[in-house]
Amino acid sequence: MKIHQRHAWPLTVEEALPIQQELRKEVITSDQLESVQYVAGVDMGFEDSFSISRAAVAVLSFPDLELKEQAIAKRPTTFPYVPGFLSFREIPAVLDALEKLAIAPDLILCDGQGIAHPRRFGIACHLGVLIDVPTIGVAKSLLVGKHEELPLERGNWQPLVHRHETIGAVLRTRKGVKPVYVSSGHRVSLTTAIDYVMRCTPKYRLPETTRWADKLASNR
DNA sequence: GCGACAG
DNA sequence: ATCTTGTCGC
Repeated sequence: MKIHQRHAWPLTVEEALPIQQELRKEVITSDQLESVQYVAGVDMGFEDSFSISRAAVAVLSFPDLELKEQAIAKRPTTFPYVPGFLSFREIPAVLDALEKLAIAPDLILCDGQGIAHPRRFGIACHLGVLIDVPTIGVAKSLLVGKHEELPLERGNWQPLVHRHETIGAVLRTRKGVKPVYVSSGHRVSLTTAIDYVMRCTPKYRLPETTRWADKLASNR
């Protein structure tokens, strides 16, 4: 798929903050997505003690979730890991991988937060806004917010609240297993996001999309 | 001022 | 995120 460069990649948090503040205004948290035929998962891996970033993308058909295409891209890591600025570290390589795809996905599930972020602009939002594709954030751990305990049965969820605002959902994708943190990335509402995450997660804790991307990102 | 802190 | 197999428990 064709990717258009929106901004140069900053090297420091001081340079990244104003970019984040500008782009966050473009995030859409209501449903603006077409019928989904292809869902993609994105994940990262690193080499040489983090000096090389490796992004992997897996495109699956929806709703049958069969692998249709995959792509990998490597590039030097140029931004440090700073909580709240993950996208500036990971997205450059992700865009390289997406550019290699012949199939343009209708929806992307990201490994990390969407608006469940201190400034409401997690990696799923940043990626979605940059390429104008619907995205959902599916994180394995909490960045900000708090929530009530939730029942152990699969499918249960509780709102994730931060500063009196619902920013996402804590979702049980497997009975008795640690939940995942779901939030809108771009052009997807929270309830729709929860629905897609459930439909992409029929068997394990994480969506099939991210599990495939995970496998590609590590299998060198 | 003191912790907490996606991957 | 990365270094890493088998093992314990439902």
